[in-house]
Amino acid sequence: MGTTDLESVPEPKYWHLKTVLSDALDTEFAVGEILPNERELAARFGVARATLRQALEQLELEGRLQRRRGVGTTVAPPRVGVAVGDSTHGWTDGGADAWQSVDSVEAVPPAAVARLLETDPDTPVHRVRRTRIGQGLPLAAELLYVPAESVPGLAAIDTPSGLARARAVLRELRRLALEGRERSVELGSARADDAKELDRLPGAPVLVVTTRYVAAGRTVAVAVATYRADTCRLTFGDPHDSEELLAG
Amino acid sequence: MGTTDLESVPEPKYWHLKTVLSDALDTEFAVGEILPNERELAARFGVARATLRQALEQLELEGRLQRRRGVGTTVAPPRVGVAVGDSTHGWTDGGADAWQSVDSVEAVPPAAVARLLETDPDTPVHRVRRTRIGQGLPLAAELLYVPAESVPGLAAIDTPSGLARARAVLRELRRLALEGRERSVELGSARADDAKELDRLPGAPVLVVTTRYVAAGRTVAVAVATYRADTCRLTFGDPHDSEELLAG
DNA sequence: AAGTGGTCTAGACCACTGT
DNA sequence: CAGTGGTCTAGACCACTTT
Repeated sequence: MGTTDLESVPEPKYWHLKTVLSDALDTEFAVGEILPNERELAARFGVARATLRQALEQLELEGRLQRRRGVGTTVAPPRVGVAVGDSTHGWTDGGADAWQSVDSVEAVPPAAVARLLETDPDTPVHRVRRTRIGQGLPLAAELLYVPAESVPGLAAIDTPSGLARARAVLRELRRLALEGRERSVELGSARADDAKELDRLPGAPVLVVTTRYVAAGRTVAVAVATYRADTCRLTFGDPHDSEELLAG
Repeated sequence: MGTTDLESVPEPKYWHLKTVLSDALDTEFAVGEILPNERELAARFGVARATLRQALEQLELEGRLQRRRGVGTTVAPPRVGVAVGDSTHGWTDGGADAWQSVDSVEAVPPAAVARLLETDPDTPVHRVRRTRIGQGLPLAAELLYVPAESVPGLAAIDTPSGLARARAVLRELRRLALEGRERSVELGSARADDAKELDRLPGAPVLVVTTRYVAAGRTVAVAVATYRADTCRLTFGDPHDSEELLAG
């Protein structure tokens, strides 16, 4: 006796560190408070900075921390509940849902999108860029792909691109009677352009919501929205109890 | 003239590396194929192993690669589409949906769950553990929290815990007429127990789906399901076109 | 035993933010 | 400008799987 083999399953240091920090965040820090810098924290816990960073990365992934280069690491507020599945409003822009059009161009969609649209992979379609704002911060960046056949009314409009064009595309879309939509959510990492829109570094983890809009038995549009995974909690179904009400 | 300042926005090495590897995966490798090991890849690209690993981590996060200690790095198959929003079946166990009960105990729920259940934070509730299998691999691990008031019929059953108890709880739940449910999806990292169930290391990225089941105006149960973020694409809405049909 | 990915170190320099 | 987090290196050892 005397020798305890409790160490038979040695927990990685960064994992243990994460637990310790997580508890400290609950008890000793307030939302928005700035933590000591990484070099000092590493010294305090007696680990290399890289190991400390591994723990911080996990906590940031879980939405507990927010790190900004040149500024510091702060305690993050609870994640924002963002309604995604609300079927009452479809293409609304501005207003309560806070989608904001940015611009529109004609572009060849990614192969995966072309497959959903059932269009030729090399044929350009309308591509509308939108941003979603909530609580003052950018939540999501979206690219909406619309084949020309879906919005025949556009042929009469001469704005070639830009914000006016984006609004024109959405206006035409709203005329369609939607039969339904189909959504999927997966993990991704922010492309350079989305990252800029979301005020994050490229590669930041995002929740990619792909929506297929169906009208008259056809896929009339496909939206690919990337939500900041660190700050967003996507909510589906009856939104009667979600945080959206508070933001009103 | 002569000096080009194209380097004014120097891309990080690991980011560029990720792009190169991603293209190589598309063109030079087949699903399931084993990549050269990390030390060799690093040498081949002239970077430190840590930098190479940063690129691999991103690709794994995006579901392009699968890494297993002691084995190697393989090219991952496309993500599995997993239906989550299907409201036709609720508590089904086994069968087409492939939920499989593991066991059940009485336990105090996490604070966040207690808040949803509107129960006292210190009062234990039934906790059923289930696993979801698809294409031969574990997709999700779930903890279903059920207050005793929701399943009064259980008082007459004497199995204290285990698989039999889990099935008994589900049987009682199926008697309830569900009014609706409310779901949210967010990014998390696998706790040690879930990680084991999912055949991943602790801290692996997961999609956490929290479901609140409502019957007779009350929250009768809360499920917290953690899906492997690397292999799963969660689908919502009409599942008529999802991959589930192929798996039948 | 050999080979793989996972963890950890100690240090360096860079990019960005504030003052 | 000083201070922050972000990137990168070269090396070591560990845990795990397969042979």
